[in-house]
Amino acid sequence: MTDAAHKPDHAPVTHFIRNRIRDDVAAGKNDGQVITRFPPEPNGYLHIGHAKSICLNFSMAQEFNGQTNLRFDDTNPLKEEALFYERIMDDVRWLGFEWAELRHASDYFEQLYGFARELIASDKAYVDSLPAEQIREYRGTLTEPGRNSPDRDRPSAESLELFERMKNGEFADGERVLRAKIDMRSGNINMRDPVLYRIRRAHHQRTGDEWCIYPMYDFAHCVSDAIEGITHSLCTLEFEDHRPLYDWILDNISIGCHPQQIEFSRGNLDFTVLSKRRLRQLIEAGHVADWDDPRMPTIAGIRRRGYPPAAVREFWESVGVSKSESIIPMSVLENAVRNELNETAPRAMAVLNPLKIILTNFPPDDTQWVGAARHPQKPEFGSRKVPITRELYIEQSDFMLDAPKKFFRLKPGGEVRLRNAFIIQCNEVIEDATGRVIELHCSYDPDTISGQPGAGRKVKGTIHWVSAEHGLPAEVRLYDRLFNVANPLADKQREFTDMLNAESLEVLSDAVVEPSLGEAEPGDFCQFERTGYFVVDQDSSPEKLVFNRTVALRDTWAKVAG
RNA sequence: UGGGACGUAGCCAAGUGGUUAAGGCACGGGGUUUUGAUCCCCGCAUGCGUAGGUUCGAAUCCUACCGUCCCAGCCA
Repeated sequence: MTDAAHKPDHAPVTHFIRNRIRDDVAAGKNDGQVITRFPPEPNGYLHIGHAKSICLNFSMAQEFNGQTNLRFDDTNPLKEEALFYERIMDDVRWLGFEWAELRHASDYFEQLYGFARELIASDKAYVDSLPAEQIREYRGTLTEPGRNSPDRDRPSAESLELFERMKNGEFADGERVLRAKIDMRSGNINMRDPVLYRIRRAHHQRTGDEWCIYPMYDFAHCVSDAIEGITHSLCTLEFEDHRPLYDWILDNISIGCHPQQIEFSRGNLDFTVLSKRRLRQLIEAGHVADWDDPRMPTIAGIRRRGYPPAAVREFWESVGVSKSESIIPMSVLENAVRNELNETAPRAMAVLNPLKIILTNFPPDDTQWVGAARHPQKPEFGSRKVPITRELYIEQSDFMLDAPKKFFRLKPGGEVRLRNAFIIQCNEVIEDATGRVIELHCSYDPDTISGQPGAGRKVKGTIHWVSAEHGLPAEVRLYDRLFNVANPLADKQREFTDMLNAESLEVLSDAVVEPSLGEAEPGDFCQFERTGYFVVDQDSSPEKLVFNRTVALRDTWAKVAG
């Protein structure tokens, strides 16, 4: 075939970061090397927004034969927990990426301390005795310049000694701070003598009680990048104001490397929230079960929901990277999930809300096994045999007493094809005392099954079914959007939790699935034909099957029918 | 007159002075189909926040204005 056959159906997406890196490589900058890093703080689970950064950092390095480090930004022991390191590594691997080196900002505490001393020695930093509240006052406001701290002109020898005493634990938490000496009148507040080190007697997850002073992000991050020889330090827009400080620090210490910080906009999704703090709130208030609740936009959540990692990667790639703030419709993500699953999910039949039908002309104790392809367009998926018997279940929504003209499914007197089997006709409707339809009596046409002369006969509709005798009971969990409004944070007057969708989880306990699913194990996925994509939940067992709906199939009929 | 950024279709987004402004999602129409799925065709901005200006020629350059976002943690 020609090359054209292998090209994606859309033009290759380019973006300013890809272009920038391509130009740097072409110009021989950094010897043509590309080294990136993904720098999470171990203070919570990663979410779909972090996945954008992960995909960007790893794919940029991959594309240019470079490498990516995973670096934990663990400079604040008060907020970080040991368990998150493992979870984060797990999530990154699940997304399909492997880091070149595993690092921690805490690996560099000793070096960071040395560079801080260097700044002090060259009179570029000083130890300040002002209490936190005073520092805030001296900082000024957005529109008024700040004022110099009385300690600003402290001789560097004295600051050096004070800094060492800070490190040795001679001061209480908050009593002293190390500050860069830059410009208290700067329009950029980050440049108004930012704090570089603070005293914190907290047990660090990795360094224990070795240190009682910890570097701030602004100091630790750029230096860590430089130590690792990062070439392109990709981060989100809110750090744009920090770039002058990033550059200032690296320009004022003797480190032979100056990575380029490049900012891009976060990727937001509608009908959810993406912030560790708010996600934590949802858990603590009991609105969701945990970080890995399938409704959560966490990596752990979407993983349990059944979103394939390839779909997440494709999603972010297709969305692109830019500097404009955006909210992407959840449907775009779901579409990427469907695209992927359509290719990879074997098909099966399952009835979510059963309605019993009896094939009155089918022998009472007989079982016929019909062949069914596991994928309609991919013979390599193979096939399985599905048992069909006199009593079957079909979907309640596939029958209507007073059907509109365009309803192609089963109705009194109407015909419909049973998927993978024959055509049936509805002869009699059985209702209970309240008028509810509880059973259908139908007749089948044995001549219309695949292989028989009448197989080609066309009827308007095809519905799925499961043998009442052979079907397996299952619990099916349907998930819907977490919030009722596209942007739960838009209304500043209301708490975002007021806008939760009370029906985000629906548990169907009477579902019945075809027997070939009996062996399914947690993580196995398939398409329930005509219904959606499903994954076996971790709560599932051979005794009690549990499926999560990953995403429903596109449903044009639902749109027409309202 | 605090600083930094961003405004291209309903939602993303390419494009950085030169024929008819990529692509995806959404939407509308048609075809195939034993999933109302998938797949395939077709349509979808005389317009690039607004107003001026420069130029033979502007989404791209200049000026002014409007709108949105971020920053006053010893958080990251």
